[in-house]
Amino acid sequence: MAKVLLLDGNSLTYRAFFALPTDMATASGQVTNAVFGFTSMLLNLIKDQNPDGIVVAFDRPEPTFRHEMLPEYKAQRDPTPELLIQQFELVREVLAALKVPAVDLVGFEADDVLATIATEVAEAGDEAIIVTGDRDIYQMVRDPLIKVLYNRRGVSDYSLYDEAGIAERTGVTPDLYPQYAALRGDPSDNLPGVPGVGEKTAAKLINAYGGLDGIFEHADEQTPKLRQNLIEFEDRARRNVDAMVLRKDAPVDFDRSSSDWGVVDVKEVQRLFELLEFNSLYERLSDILDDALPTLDSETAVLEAELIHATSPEECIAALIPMKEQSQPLSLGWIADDDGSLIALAVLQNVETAEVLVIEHALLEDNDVIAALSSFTAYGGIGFDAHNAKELTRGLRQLGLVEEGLRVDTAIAAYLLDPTGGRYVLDDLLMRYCREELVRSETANAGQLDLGGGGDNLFLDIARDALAVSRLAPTMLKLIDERSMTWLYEELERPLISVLSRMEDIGVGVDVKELTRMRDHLVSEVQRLETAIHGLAGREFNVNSTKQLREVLFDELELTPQKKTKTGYSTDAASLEKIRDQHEVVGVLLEYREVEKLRSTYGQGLLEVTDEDDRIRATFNQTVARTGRLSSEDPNLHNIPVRTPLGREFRKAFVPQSGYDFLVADYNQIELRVIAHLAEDPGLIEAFETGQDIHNTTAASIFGVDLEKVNFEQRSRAKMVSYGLAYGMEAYGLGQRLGIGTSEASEILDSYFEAFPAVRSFMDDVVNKTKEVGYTETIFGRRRPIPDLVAPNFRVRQAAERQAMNAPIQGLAADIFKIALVGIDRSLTEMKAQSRLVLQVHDEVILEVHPDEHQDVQQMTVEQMSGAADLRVPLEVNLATGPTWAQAKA
DNA sequence: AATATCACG
DNA sequence: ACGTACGTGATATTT
Repeated sequence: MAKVLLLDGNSLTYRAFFALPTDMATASGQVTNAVFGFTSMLLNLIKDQNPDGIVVAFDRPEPTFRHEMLPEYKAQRDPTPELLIQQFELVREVLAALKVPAVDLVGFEADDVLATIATEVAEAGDEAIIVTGDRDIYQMVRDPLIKVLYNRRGVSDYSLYDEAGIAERTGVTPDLYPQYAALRGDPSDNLPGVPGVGEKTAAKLINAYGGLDGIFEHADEQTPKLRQNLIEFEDRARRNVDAMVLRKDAPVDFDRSSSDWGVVDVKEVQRLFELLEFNSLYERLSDILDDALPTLDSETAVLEAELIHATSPEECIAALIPMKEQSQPLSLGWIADDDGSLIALAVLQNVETAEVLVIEHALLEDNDVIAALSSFTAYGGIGFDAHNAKELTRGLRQLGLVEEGLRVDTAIAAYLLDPTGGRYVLDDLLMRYCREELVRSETANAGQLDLGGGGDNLFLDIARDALAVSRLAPTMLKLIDERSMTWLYEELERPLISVLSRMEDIGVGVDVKELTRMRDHLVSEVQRLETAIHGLAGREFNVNSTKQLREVLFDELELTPQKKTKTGYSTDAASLEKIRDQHEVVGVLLEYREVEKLRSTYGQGLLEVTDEDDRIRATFNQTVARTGRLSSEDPNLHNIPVRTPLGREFRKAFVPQSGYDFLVADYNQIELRVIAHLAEDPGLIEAFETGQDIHNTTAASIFGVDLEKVNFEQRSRAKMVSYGLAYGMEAYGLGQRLGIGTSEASEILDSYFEAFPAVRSFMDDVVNKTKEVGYTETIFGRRRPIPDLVAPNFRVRQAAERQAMNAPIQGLAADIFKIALVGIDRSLTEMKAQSRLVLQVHDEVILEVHPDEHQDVQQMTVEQMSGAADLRVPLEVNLATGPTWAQAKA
């Protein structure tokens, strides 16, 4: 007796798609979670069941036109995500390669086809096992030849049902299942049953009366409520049965023997599994087959560089000169010390032989060597590719080399291709995008650089970097082009590298005396407050310890806890604020928190990172923020206090070089303007065009009052709403922040969307579009994958929806700001100005301006910023100058 | 290494 | 019934 597996291709692919994360993708970006999951299930089934034959059926509904669809049908369920649709095609390709017949018939669903084939198989005396996640198929179970292997969830959770199994699972026998399901309805199919009849009642009724006819005959024997429902919904139940009963007359015509399993199209399997990067599945398939598959070509290739260690300037130059004739940019590897000066530079000489020239620092100071290198790094030369060019650029600049020859920075390219990655390590990128691996020395693998005598390891390693860069650069460039990100890369991110590099190098001046004075003052204030807290609390404890603070506040003083964290009651500022009245210590505690934060992070922290020349040099990260923003670390100069008077003091300690002034320019409400543009909301656009205070205008619209009558409270609420909505805020959150009830907040939110209806539809559209394609996109082409939009967990999914709403807004604002930054830098160069960029904070730039250049630089800065993008609303820029960051504020 | 808190846009 | 605003980075405490 033969055994045949009958798979519902639609159902199982669906299950796989929602069970596995959509960030499972090939290097080129094809999402493969569903096709992977399906293939994995298939291989598991083959291994576990050892079938003689396999057939997979797919749905193929009658072609319908959109206008023919009934409204209720359209509303039925979410449209199939684009990411899943693409993968159905791939599933079919996999099946073709495995020589498993895929059957679909116009007008029949997959389960009709399976029902037909199962019946035929059983009639021939063979065994059919139907594999699906669709319960409709339960009706087909017949002992002993037809069983159902039901996919409960995910890709590996199955139950095998015979007739007894179905009875146990549902309470009715398979032949009665359609009537049972008709009564109960099927929520997953959006098929309503008889109200008030669930699984238990349905089974009870069916078994008591043998079917729908019996049930309706005896309807009056039921409780009044149930009787009423049965009478009212009899038609629906009977119609449901018609929909539930599977057809067994599908005109399946294929030779049963074609389902015989065991021989695959080896070449096609190789091609496809390689393309999909199914290396592990390929292995598993090979294990299952009688004749093992040949080894995949795509087994990761291992690369090793051939080190050429230059020992003299002459040798170095002799090697470099002929390379000018190369058609491709140079591939560089590099290593620098803490000051940013190059310890060594590696230059890939020969792609074929992987020979890499390594130039040590001593040789890099030779004028002739520098001259030879300049023909690659200067504009007009053949250029170079490297990893983390911002840092390399600093080293090159120290040598007097300009840095205009950069073509590919593999780190930046990787960030644009996938900004959610986090860390961009060369070896990982090489594996991901090229399926290649580098031989690495042990010291390098351990992350410990040997700067002493054993320099060869170090040199070999940067030589390997150069090799890796040479493999990656063309691949990544092609991907960037395919995804239409060439402009974003070449005109925005790449020029920005050099801008940031120079800003990092220049740093920002600090008044160390002022900073020290503030720090000392804060230290004594902290001590005073700490003593006061101990006195009021009745004992000494570590105020910085939330654990101890919790005990004092909530156990000893018995104050009212507000909310919980993972470890206990929260002591954050919002909670403390609410219990301020309950004990005198709370107010002091809040003051302590503020002062201690300023002391530790800013007073002490900033002094610790100030260089000898009284300047702070932060690192501006270009590959960290998933939205496209920049970030700042060591120190973070993006969060210097401004909101409280005491904190704002710190901005007095930021000063320009002597004789210069600061010019501070920031965008006015850029994110709200971006929303107005993207949503194309007439009301919001008009509000910005009139040039009035946007929060007043918004408040007037929301609260239905005249512009002049808007009070402070209304303005501040409008402001909260405006910003909250860019984050996907809900009524509860707004209420929390405004200190009002959720229902009142909800009314405010409703009024907002009533006044600016296009904003809501924009938000909805963004989420839907993102669900389909899997990523958000700014109008400049910056992408951010949001895989969690299809996460099984509701909470995770909701968070993803908020990210999807926010990303295009924050992302476009970031794009515009970066365009302005590059534009300002370019203009300064063209003007041959002595003024220079020193800081940027998301929507604000700070320049040191030479006294003679105020007028020109101010004008230029405004032009560059307001002209950075052409939106449906004007981009307004605020300007201010002064001798410190604090005073250069409008 | 994880958690809580808080600084900024 | 549950959870509830996006994006960062630094500090101090606790595990």
